[in-house]
Amino acid sequence: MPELPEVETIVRQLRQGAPVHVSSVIGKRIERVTVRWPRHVARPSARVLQHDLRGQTVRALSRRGKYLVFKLSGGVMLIHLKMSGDLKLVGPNTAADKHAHTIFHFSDGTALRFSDTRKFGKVFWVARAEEVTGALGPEPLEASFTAARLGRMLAGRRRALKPLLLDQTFIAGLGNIYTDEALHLAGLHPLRRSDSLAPAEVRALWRAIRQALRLGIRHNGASIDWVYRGGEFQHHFRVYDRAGKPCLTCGTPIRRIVVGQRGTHYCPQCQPLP
DNA sequence: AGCGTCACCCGGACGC
DNA sequence: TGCGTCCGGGTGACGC
Repeated sequence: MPELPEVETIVRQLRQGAPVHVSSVIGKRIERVTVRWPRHVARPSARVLQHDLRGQTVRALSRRGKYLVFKLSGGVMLIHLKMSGDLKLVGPNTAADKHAHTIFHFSDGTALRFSDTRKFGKVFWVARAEEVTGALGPEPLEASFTAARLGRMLAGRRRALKPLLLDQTFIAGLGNIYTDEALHLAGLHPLRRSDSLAPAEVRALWRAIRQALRLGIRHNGASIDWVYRGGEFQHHFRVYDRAGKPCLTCGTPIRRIVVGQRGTHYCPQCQPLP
């Protein structure tokens, strides 16, 4: 399930041309687009996307929350990988991938494959990125996301921390893994109410969110389930997917509860509920 | 308006 | 082998 660090890793690899990729995606010209599963295109439609993207050049690639933002010569294409999506830049003679539902063929013979086992992912083709990302909350790794700002944001809401941090309009990019990891780093219970945090706890949470995300990026994201991207962060989980195993800080067995229909992992000793 | 809950979209994994 | 169930990101519907 690609979250901010996984999406950031993919963006960097596609942009820079990492070892696994032949070259950077920047500057490539789209010759045609294959859409094997039309519902992959959220808007405007698979047909229009295929028509409009023909001949366009990739000018830039960035990330906003969990969205990849491709700036093309005549508009913006955004991709959300949701749970099982992956993007791979492949050479001309690469073996077929039965889950590659949308494929961007470039004029140099390479192709960008949007592989998506569960078909939850989405492609957007719009004039301005904000049409898709407009409602997203702040980028947690940007300088403008300060502890003071987080404090004001938390104080203005009356919600349990876990569902609030997962809310993309509150902060962009956190998913289940990094939310659980951040709350453990901060020593805060997932059910703590957002407006109940002391200033020191706000600072701890702010630091923990950024630390968890940066750690994930440093390890090239986490490789779990069916999607493998070469990331190693799964070996550094403190609580996520570790129910029953000892807390790395105190040895207490990690507990798993369900909060807002999401599996939630925490240490009852390090993250007490007052 | 804010919040919680639920259904939905999917298919792989897992338990029986 | 073949069921049924679980899981999850984001959205939208609904009720409080």
